[in-house]
Amino acid sequence: MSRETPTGDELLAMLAALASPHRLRIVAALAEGRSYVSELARRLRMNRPLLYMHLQKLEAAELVVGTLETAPDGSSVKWFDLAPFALTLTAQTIATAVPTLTVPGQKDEEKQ
Amino acid sequence: MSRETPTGDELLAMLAALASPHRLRIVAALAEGRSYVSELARRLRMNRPLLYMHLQKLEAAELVVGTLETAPDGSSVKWFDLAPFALTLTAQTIATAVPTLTVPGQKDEEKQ
DNA sequence: GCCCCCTGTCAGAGAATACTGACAGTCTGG
DNA sequence: CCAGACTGTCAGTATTCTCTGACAGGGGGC
Repeated sequence: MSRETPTGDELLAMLAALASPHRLRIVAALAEGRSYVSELARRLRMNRPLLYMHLQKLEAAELVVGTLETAPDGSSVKWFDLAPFALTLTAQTIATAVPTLTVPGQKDEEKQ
Repeated sequence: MSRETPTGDELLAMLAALASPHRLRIVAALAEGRSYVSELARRLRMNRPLLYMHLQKLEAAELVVGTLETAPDGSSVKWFDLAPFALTLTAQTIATAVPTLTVPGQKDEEKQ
């Protein structure tokens, strides 16, 4: 997954996922070790469904990985780990990624 | 300006500024050379006031620099250049920046 | 049975953003 | 004077995102 050049859409997804104080805080919290939804919600003092939503966005951008683990006793907990990521943001990397951005209303007739 | 560790707020501002397909495209366009609002609007085929707004966000995040130049003949054009920037995004850099995030309703009593 | 911990999902309110057309103003050149 | 370049700003709408409380469910232990 450590491709040298992310596609425009991947880049955008990562940026959008990180462009939120809550989600930055979540990443920072997970940098100290894995955690699960309810525990994190208590630690960061935020509404659990809200945290849940943010975690899903981070997961969609592949910045965190969630694993629902069912313990031998049957109780299940969803652990979240940070995904290893390293993104270098420069005019260069952006210029490289942009051409691969998919535009919503774009087919092929675009400039015709 | 190439501080090793941006503050949480700066980091967030840059991320928020880049987390938009339009603004990524703008950065990519400016990577090929300076331009001015009207010309860029034609090139990127977007509404000028809209582009104007996006440019302001990029400028606020210090990713582009705008200079209103009044030519010797009196006509003025606002040129936009890319600001040199290099941002490395890892769990580490984020974890370092997060503690300096300012929270809207935060004074000092926070955890008391 | 009851209480506690966990996950997952929803509808709806509220707030923030994106986007548009239109207008005001300045300067040039025919 | 008029047409053509610009820049800058606005009000209003459309759309998207954030956030909340509430609910349904699973399981453990007393």
